[in-house]
Amino acid sequence: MPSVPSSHARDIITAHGGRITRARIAVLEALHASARPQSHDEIAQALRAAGIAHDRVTLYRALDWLVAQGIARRIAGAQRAWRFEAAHGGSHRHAHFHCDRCGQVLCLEDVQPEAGAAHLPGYRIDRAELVLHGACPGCSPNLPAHA
Amino acid sequence: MPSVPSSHARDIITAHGGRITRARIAVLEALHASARPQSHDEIAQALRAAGIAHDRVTLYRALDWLVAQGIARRIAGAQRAWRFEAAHGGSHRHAHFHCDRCGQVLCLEDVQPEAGAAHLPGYRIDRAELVLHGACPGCSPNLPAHA
DNA sequence: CCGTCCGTGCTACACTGTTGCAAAAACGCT
DNA sequence: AGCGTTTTTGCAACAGTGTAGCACGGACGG
Repeated sequence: MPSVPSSHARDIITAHGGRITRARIAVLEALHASARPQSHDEIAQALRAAGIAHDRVTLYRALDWLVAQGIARRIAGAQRAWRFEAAHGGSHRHAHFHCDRCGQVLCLEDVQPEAGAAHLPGYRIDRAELVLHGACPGCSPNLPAHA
Repeated sequence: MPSVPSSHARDIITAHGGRITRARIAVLEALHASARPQSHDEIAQALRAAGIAHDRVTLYRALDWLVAQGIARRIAGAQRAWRFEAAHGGSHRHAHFHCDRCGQVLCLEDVQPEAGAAHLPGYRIDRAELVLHGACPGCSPNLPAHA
């Protein structure tokens, strides 16, 4: 039961002057339905589970389009794979948490990276990306000393 | 003129109980000779330029070993490729700057990521990674509006 | 309904990194 | 120095992620 009905997804796509396609609707719903940033592969699995089978490349391109439109955001994830999240409010920047064990990524809505600390002459700083690494509750209990 | 002679590289390797091999010495010198974190490919080019040709895999393994020993540090870079830097002092954490245009990475020695801001019950936070994105002086002047 | 254009799907490719195994190098010992 | 043991190396093959080119199909507008 996604909090965003598919009609809303259509509205968003239309508002950006894009064509309404199954791929974009499905991807956008998948992003909205999840609180955590999703990897490309996770989205593909979600689509398969929903009975919507799309090509890998189509998924990449749908995501690219969503990011280009500012509808979704692309953040660096573990395993040198991108992760994608819906850009709810707009330019609400927040930090992320990476579990080094299960690879899960979590949004830390209340933590904002500080970009003002650095003063680099000649450099232009557009944004700051803060990633906290550690272990999530599911992985924390059964931790060896330092594996 | 590297500030670290090869004899020093040998000392470091020996101190960690490793065998002295051309690959390790060359990689360690390449890391020490550069102020910025180097990608695997850049190190390979440096070795080729120095007349030392090694297999790609050998380079990966030498870097893995250096990281495992704490001699080098592995940081996330652009283009989903790792970058490596010499771990000078030990556990001196610092932020990094990524130029989104030329892909160059720079160490910001005087900027330290703040890990204490987040309070996550059940989560264990090991380290914080702060990456500033923007444009370096070489890319800054000729910037289009928002390309 | 029909033409146009964008999006899709397929194949093939590039790049980054890893695994297995035999040959070679480094080391310790005599 | 010579020898045997252990670690590294080099090679080939593979896995995962992402991209390029091109023909077909669906979406949109008349």
